[in-house]
Amino acid sequence: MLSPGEAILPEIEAAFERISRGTVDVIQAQSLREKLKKSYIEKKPLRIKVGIDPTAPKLHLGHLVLLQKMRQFQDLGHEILFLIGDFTGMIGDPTGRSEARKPLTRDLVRENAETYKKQIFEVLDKKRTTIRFNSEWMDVMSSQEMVRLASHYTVARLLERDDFQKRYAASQPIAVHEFLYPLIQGYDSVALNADIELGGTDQKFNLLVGRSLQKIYGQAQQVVITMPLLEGTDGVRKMSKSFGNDIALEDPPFEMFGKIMSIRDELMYRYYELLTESDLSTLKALHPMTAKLELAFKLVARFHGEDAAQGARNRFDATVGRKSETNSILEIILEADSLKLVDLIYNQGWAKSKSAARRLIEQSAVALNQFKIIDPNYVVVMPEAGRRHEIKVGKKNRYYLVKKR
RNA sequence: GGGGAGGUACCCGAGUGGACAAAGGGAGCAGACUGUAAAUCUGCCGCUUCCGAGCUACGGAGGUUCGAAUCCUCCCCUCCCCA
Repeated sequence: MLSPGEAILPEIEAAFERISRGTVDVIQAQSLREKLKKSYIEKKPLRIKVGIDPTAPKLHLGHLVLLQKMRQFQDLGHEILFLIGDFTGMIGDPTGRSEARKPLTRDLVRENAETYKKQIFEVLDKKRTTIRFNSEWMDVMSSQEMVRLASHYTVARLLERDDFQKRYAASQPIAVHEFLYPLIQGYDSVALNADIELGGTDQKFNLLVGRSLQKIYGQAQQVVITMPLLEGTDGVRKMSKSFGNDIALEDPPFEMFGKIMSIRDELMYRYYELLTESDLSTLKALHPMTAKLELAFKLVARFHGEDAAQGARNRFDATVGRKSETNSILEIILEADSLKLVDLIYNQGWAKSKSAARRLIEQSAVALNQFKIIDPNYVVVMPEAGRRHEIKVGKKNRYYLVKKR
């Protein structure tokens, strides 16, 4: 006869497997199993801490990696503590490449928090999410306590942190307050009495500080789970708005669809692994293009609904695909009788300067009614009533031009 | 307090008086090709332009010079070493 513990083992193992998908570190794996088991037996949800800094309120697919994992925890019945680092945000996060970060005001932080809420609940379950701010406990911490906190860690250990190490070796500045950052973030785990902390691999050090501090403050140590940093559309650097390689959750359908279609094939499987729960081996059997179209559809549908995803798909085919379905091309209505092609391209925002527009023309990127125009001085004469021009500029812009009546 | 090294375009990074709107790489854009806006190859990649040219730009402000990213002065910022 099985003991109660053994009977639930397969379920625990299934949960463990699901949580492990895509992770880089699970420290300690055994401890995670035990926490899952204990939670199951006692019917007490685990407290999952996820810290986020309040500077970049526009979430993108890189953030979705974490959100997705949080959602999995919630589906398994656990509670997410969504910690907005408003106090630490006012210090400025040292992990960022540029140390110079403008301090955020309280109002701005609250405002950003609202923006977050709107976006995260597209993925997270409201009932199992608690939003917290670390100013709750940091604002009231005395200097004495702060110093005591600092005494629990040594400079040598702080210098173990990868980016501190690199910067130190490369003779780059490290400000003293940056050393405080990991300590405070670690202390957040103590304040929240977290069972598990989830973060990107760049946060690993900070998350481990949390573990150490919990031990010092006499708490059970949290399990640290790190997720990879998702590469952006360039496939090279991590996804970040400042690199311009991001796909925002709030990107309009067509844009999101197109951006996903532009990623490298290998990267697509990574997106699948980290952003969906689809089975990877069946995907690899598909034609890459089919798989990518499915991914794009899936993600757009998730944030905009299936209809919007279908619309984006149609427009993608019309713009890029060969078998163009002309009915999904948008019309642009203009008042002028004629205008310079360069001005048209610039005014419509297809090129960010007239020089760029001119270059596009010279590089034969522009076609009017299927004919390439390579004369940069070309003047477009608008069509008469009931007719329209088809204009294509580069790969991404294809429209009909109609004269306003 | 003293000595030394630096700050170059979206990023990294060459350039030390003219051929520099500034090598090279990455990112971005376009064309060809294709299996998609993948991959690969090629081209473009500050702004304006009546296509002659003009304007803006190598941390900031001045100066030397026919001519400065390059030389000088002051200032700001960073790093290292010594005290």
